[in-house]
Amino acid sequence: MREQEPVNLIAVAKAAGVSKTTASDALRNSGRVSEKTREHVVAVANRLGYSPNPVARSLRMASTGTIGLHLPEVLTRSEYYMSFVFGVVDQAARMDYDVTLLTAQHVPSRRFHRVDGVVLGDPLETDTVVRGLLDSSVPVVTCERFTGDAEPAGVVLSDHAAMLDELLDHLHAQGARDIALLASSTVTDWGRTLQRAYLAWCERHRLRARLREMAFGSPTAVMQENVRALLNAEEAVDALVCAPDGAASAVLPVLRAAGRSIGDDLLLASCVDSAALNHTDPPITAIDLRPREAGAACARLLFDILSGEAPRGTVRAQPIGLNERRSTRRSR
Amino acid sequence: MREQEPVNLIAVAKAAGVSKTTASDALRNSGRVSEKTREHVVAVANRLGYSPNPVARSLRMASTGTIGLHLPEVLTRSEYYMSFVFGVVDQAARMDYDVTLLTAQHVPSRRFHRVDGVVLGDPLETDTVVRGLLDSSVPVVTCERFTGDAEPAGVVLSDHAAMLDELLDHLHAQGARDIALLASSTVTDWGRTLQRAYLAWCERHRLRARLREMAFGSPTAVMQENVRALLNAEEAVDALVCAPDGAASAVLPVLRAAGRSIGDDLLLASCVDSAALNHTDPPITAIDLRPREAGAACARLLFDILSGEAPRGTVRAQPIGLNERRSTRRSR
DNA sequence: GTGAAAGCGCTAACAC
DNA sequence: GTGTTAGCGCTTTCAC
Repeated sequence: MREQEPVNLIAVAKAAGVSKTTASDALRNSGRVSEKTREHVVAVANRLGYSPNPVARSLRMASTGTIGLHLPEVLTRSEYYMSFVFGVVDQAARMDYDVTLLTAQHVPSRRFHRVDGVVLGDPLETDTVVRGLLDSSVPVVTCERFTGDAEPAGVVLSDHAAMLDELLDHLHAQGARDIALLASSTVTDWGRTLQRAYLAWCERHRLRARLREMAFGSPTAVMQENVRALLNAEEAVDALVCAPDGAASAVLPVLRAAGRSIGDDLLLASCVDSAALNHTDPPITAIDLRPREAGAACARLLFDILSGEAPRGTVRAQPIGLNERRSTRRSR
Repeated sequence: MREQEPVNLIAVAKAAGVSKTTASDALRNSGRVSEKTREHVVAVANRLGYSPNPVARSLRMASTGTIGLHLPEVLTRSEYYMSFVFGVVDQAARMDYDVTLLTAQHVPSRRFHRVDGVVLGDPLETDTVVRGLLDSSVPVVTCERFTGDAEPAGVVLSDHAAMLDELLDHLHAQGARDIALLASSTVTDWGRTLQRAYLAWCERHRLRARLREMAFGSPTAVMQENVRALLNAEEAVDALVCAPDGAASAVLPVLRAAGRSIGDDLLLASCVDSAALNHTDPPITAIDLRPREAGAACARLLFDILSGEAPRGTVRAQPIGLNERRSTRRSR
């Protein structure tokens, strides 16, 4: 049985009767070779089933053509992150880049990745992978601020405080006077910002704050238990804002069981929109974080930093929206 | 201003007063160098801030340490695929592999990726990326069969026909006699299998089949319109099985508007489970596709093929389950 | 318009 | 126990 000869550039060059250089230039359309030889080389390459080795190319060009993406481990099934991922991937594809998912290293030896830069979605202060990446030499862009003491090369920010104010104002205008917040923990910049904005808003309006904090990525059972406890302790609550992704729809059964009528004697809103909130009964008002756009913005900023178009330390704003639905429209 | 000297292996070796080889062996703990020199080299490397170049290593070792993952473009925000992705990523991390997301090439030139193998989730016959990958030389593992005429190196399969039978039997046992299927298109093996199993089941039970097919990844508005039309045309329908991910919860408002009471005069079930189905009113019965396990199984099979432990052409079964909820439990 | 040679940073075979 | 050498497959000077 014959040894399988690898089809690399040399094999193509040899078979086409040209040099490595010419073969390379022909296959890459460098505009250096004559049209005739180019066609010939391409034909030979096809016949041999040649495919270029991207790793060798990467080594030579000192660029991997790949960026890394890291997300919090705990929240792997939210629609928000899925959209965010595809926002990054889509933008990267436009720049002819691949995207590699970076997770916790189960194998401690593997600390270096084949990436030109990294996007961090909601970097947790407590995440060791985040720390390692920020301490490494590759440029890092974060979506939301890193609450620790490292400086990423770029940051994409949304004004969550302003948007929460808008939501609270809306609830207030609908007559709500006892607005509770089912909060996300302060390990993310987002969770922290929401808590602060809520407390500040309550103080400005001289309304009592009713805040219950939950760990990032808490299971639905925990969310439900928190709301149950909240309703027991605070009977006067007439509006509930849920920060964690998925919490608003998860607590619906609890609210119903407590005899509350959504949009009627209890207004309900979510800080993270998702398709499901459109189809609950009633549909639930939510802040639209536009994750796909946010992901794309992060990738764009990273490429701008890699190409030198944007300086290190650049911070860019990313708009978000509010989707008002029936859950906060008082029916009477 | 001084040129920034790159800190590569040579720099470390020079600074430590040893050869490239010794430096390499010391840093990789090959057990070749004396403990004393190893410590010395490591110390020097740390001082210099050395980090190994994974691309060079990949080239030398003829392995990228990365596998590719491709999913249907149209369905980028489903919980199913998100879990699937993390199943793959998690398993890959255990093997010290990275995972790169492969999407449609916006840039046509980029056809070759830095991966040792590829996992294809629900390969669409019409997807050009799928075709390209299957025609390439890298080993491919698919989740569900590819309905075209290419042979992947490995396949992970679940018995969707048997599970749908179980679901239909369950509905039948609850008294349903006019069961409609909101079907997914036949571009995926999964969608095709469900349609066939449904039609066969209806025929076996001498019940009339009421099947409405929708394109893969149809927006919720289309799902809703289909169900509206279905209810108008077929008043006798007393059970509805929704194949597309997200359809069951999306059509809830339509069913309510039509005056149907779920679990009472209309049983409702989904072929794809998700967290949201637990929180609807009533909770909706669904087939649990165990996407995370499926993703992990695909990655495992790919690694077994790459390492030669599994032969090309291996097909592995992946169990799925049925989560019965109130939407199919007749209350009276 | 084309070719020869250098070298990206690393690991493995073969000395000594 | 350590050094020397030869590549992995490619792109890029530089020469003709």
